[in-house]
Amino acid sequence: MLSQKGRYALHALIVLADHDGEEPMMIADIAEEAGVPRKFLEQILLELRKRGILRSQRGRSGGYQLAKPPADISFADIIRVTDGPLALAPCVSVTAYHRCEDCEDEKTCAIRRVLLAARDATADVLESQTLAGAMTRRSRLSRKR
Amino acid sequence: MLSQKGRYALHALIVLADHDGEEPMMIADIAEEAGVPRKFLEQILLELRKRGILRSQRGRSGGYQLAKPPADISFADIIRVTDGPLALAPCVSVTAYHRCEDCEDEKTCAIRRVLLAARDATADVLESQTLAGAMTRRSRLSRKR
DNA sequence: TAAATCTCTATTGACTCTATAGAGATTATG
DNA sequence: CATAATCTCTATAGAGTCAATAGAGATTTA
Repeated sequence: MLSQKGRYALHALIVLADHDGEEPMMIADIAEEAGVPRKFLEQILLELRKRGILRSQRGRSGGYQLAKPPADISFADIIRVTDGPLALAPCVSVTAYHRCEDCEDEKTCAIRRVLLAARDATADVLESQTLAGAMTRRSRLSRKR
Repeated sequence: MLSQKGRYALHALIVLADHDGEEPMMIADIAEEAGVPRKFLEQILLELRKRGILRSQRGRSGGYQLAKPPADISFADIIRVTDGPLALAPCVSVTAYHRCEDCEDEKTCAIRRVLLAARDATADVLESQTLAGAMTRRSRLSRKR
């Protein structure tokens, strides 16, 4: 399961994708539109910025924007920031690989083979789905405002 | 990521699959072979039994056995016991479905569509991979003893 | 009856998750 | 240049979860 933080991040980024190309959007407004507690959202956006997904502008009339086109931000990118690796074990993680301490032989490990297949299947989906894709497929009626 | 409990469960069940058809195996021996702390393993096995994956025998010469043929126990079955639903959100879970409180329309939710595809991809892999499959593909050399 | 084994519940310490708070840094604007 | 608006950063708190251990209870076999 995704954490609450992960769900909030997805909602917030979809709001920001909706406003792509416009002026930077204030945290308070994003929080309002995405339905996320404001102070919690601050931390989430900060992290997303540090990981290169968002860009921010400080001071008056500041705010947040996507750092890249919506088509270049995948669900996998987002979830990795908020919830860590997609993989079910470190030994099959691409972004946070490390060997299991007690593993005798990765090549023949019965568990690893299955978890690797699971990771690949999950990553195939989440890396191919982007904010742009999410928006084009969304019905106008379901959008707020 | 799987919990430690989940990894322990997988190791223990592979040990039990190795001994399928034999006498019940004592917790202490499973713990030894699987490399799991004994008292922690007790709790894990108890849960797996309550969920119908294991069968136990009490008293002297008691122990644990698989409750079903190894080919009928999937990785998904095991992981659902130890780590909960495979899905990334309740609204796309088959085993623990519930609607998101703030969801306006599931049919058009941009996030849900993607998470549903991810769940299906993951479940396809984990439901098709069983203890039997894990064993036949394992090299003899990698087995303990 | 005794020994061996599983069963159940409680407890503990460390950690994580969610959320809030507030002081600090930066910027636009009058 | 002073002020207000905004993001930035770190700390904190409470609840919950995770990993592990402990020990008394129930059951079975011999």
